[in-house]
Amino acid sequence: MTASARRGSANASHSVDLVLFAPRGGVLQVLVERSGRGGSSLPWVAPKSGETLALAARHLAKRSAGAEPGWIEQLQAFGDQLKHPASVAISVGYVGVVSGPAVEGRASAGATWVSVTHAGLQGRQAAILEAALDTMRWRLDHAPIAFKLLPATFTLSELQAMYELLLGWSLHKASFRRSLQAAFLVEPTDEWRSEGRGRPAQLYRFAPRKRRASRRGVRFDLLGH
Amino acid sequence: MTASARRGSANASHSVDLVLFAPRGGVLQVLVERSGRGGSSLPWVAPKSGETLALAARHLAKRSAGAEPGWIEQLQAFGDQLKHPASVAISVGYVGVVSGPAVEGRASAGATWVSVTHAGLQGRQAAILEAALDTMRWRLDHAPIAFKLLPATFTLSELQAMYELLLGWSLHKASFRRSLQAAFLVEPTDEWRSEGRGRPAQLYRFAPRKRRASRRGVRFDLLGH
DNA sequence: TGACTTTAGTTTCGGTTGGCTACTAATTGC
DNA sequence: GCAATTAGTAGCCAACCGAAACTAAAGTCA
Repeated sequence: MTASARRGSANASHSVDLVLFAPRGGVLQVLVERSGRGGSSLPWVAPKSGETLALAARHLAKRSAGAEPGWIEQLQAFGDQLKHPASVAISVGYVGVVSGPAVEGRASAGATWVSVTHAGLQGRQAAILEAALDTMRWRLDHAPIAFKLLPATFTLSELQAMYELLLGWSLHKASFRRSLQAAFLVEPTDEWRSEGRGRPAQLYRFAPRKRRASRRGVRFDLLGH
Repeated sequence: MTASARRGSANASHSVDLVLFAPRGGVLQVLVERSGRGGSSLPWVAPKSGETLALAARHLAKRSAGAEPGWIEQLQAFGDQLKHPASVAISVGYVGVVSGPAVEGRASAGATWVSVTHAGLQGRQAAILEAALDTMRWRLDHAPIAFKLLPATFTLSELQAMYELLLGWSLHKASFRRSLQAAFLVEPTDEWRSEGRGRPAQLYRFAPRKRRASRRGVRFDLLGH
């Protein structure tokens, strides 16, 4: 099966382009496909007629990474930068995260995990990657992305490290735990894990409890020009 | 010129659909086009080949509302709900706001301003309207949307009323002004306006000054499952 | 054994934020 | 003058948040 056949009709009107992030080796990596002459491209597909965008993106994730994404969400439609691997008018960007055994080793045929800072994308797909990073970091406050990247039970240090890896900056330990406790997001198990040297860490599980939605005021401080 | 000719090729692959909000008569209204049998639809267009999405959306806004939008932004691509006035596979949603003389009276031919709660949209366009409201309210913290809907000078009560209208709930006066002051977003003019009864209000102008971007921690309280 | 290192987890302090009540100020209407 | 109305401010208090300093439990090594 050729790549173009796998991707659907060659002259499709639009594509679904996927930015898939994974924590690998302590850094955030993104899945790219190596094309000729050292270039890279994001995995993309031309959806079959009748196939929804969301479903096409999930199938693409499964096929290119070998695992179901723990979280996936649409970004936007991109059409203002003309340069794209497919000759389509617009590309619908998706961003997702994946972890687990399937992404630990080398990626499957044609696909490679690379650092987000060295993806080597061009044109429209470079814009999609940038938007994906922004959106994923925004959504960290609103969707349990970090939790979906961890096993069912985890230590709070592991959780914090995951947030720091995704955000790209470090967090304060005491504040992190205090906020976590106040939000009733996790509950402790009675297990502890000893990881070489240092005091053993208690294991927690993700167990969010209902909270009242409070209507905040306006955050002018975020209105950066 | 017929509607379909104005909109481009009849069998286009995608459309640009616009949700345009305006403050009218103290409530938030949205611009719809009356179609047959009492139904409504959002203004939409099939972009010409080579025309960027953003430009197509701006042209559509100008044509349907008669004024440049003070703010406009892309939402997403919508393709999962099949029902749409045009037989296109996907529709790229845009949201914008507009105010001023052009929107004070009745809208131009075929278009009507209606309350957002009684838009009467169906299928895909109902989903676009819902996303537009959400996104516009989210962006209030990050883009000077409310300011773009006011004249160059305005009272702080007018500004607060605009935020309340857009948000759909009321804010606390003292907190509102305190946040505003802390953010260095406005500066007072030496003019005052007497509006019938009550103490005259000082006029302000939008004059944002640079602020340092602080790296916040994680807001777990927003992670509402 | 006992000091040192390493990692986990808590406590305390102080500054900032933000909602609330209550106040003062200036104008119109009667 | 006095009530009503709108603008604008002051002070209190609870929540939040970053930093530093602390305790706790393990391993390492002389």
